[in-house]
Amino acid sequence: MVVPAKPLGKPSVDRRSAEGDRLTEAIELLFFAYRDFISDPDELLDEYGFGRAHHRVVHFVSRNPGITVAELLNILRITKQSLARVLKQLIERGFVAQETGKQDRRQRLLYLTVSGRELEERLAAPQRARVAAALEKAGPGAEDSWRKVLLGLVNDEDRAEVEHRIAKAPVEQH
Amino acid sequence: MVVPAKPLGKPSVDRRSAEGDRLTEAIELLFFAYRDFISDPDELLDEYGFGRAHHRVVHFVSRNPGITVAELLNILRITKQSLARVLKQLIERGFVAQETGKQDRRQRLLYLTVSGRELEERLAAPQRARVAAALEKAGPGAEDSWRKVLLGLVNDEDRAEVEHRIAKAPVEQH
DNA sequence: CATTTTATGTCAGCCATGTTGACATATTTT
DNA sequence: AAAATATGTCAACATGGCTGACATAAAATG
Repeated sequence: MVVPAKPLGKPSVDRRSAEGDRLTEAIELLFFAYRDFISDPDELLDEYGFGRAHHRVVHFVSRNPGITVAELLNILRITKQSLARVLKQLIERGFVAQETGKQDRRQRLLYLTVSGRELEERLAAPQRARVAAALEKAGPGAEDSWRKVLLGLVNDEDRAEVEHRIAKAPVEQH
Repeated sequence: MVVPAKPLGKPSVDRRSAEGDRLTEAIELLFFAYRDFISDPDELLDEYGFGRAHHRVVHFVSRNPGITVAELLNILRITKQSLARVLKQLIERGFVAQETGKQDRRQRLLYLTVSGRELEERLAAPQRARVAAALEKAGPGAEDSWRKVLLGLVNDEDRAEVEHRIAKAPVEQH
């Protein structure tokens, strides 16, 4: 019985190879990590009657004070209507404030109020602690690898923009 | 004016420190990476009229042929009803097959059919390619760090189980 | 200055997928 | 024989995606 020779060259991305299996495992790990990573804020959001969508808005407004609605839409990749729904609630309940743009008065610049900043802090704290613990356990160099890999997962077209948003992204290797 | 001395000791996880900011960035990167990582299969799922919930079921049944409904519920952390809905569709449309357990005839063991394996392969291929590219770009050692950090993000109570599911998890350091 | 484009808001309605709680059936365990 | 377990199912509800249409104000353009 003739066993076909395994072709040489670039390692395959096929799961029938050991290489592919390792990738499948790496993918599966991302599922489990994300599942638990998200669980911390979820409980807290419940207390406020908010959901993950609110969390995302609060996070990005916190990170980009004065962000416009259009920019937020581009980050979240959801529709105007989906954003409007949660944004309206956050504004009504006093977590987010709007200001008319100075140069362009059509724009609504978004900011967190004091309550908004407090909410953001409460949401972020457990996630920061979780990530800090995971990075420390993974040893030195893990943070840099982590950043590089995550940045590499982003769509090519969007990478420059994401790098810009993330101030301290690792230097790209050529 | 007296500026309070910064307390020494463990690096803070507070974002007002540089340490906290780096963590916030690392967290934000996870959002962007996950956003794009999920986008590949989403398009394909649309063609089948399926959603992400179907994808998860197909993935875990593929990785664990003969898995029981109870095990699947424990992995996905959703309710019986939520699972039943998508599982029913996958079975009706011939992507998943059920078998009565041999030892325990109450159990329904789940398997992918030939079509199911084909669907799984089509869904997984772009994600494997994306992860492979990201890991390669991040350089040697990135894969091990990646696994360690992700595993570290998992809830303490669940880590052993996840390690067991992921065959080649990195060795824990003491 | 008149027109067009842009940024935003809003309405109505649909769909996927999460939730709860109750209950039924078959099978295994005690 | 009774209790516990694995699964399936029903009704009902909430969140947060989506589409498409339309309105307003302000800016940009010819």
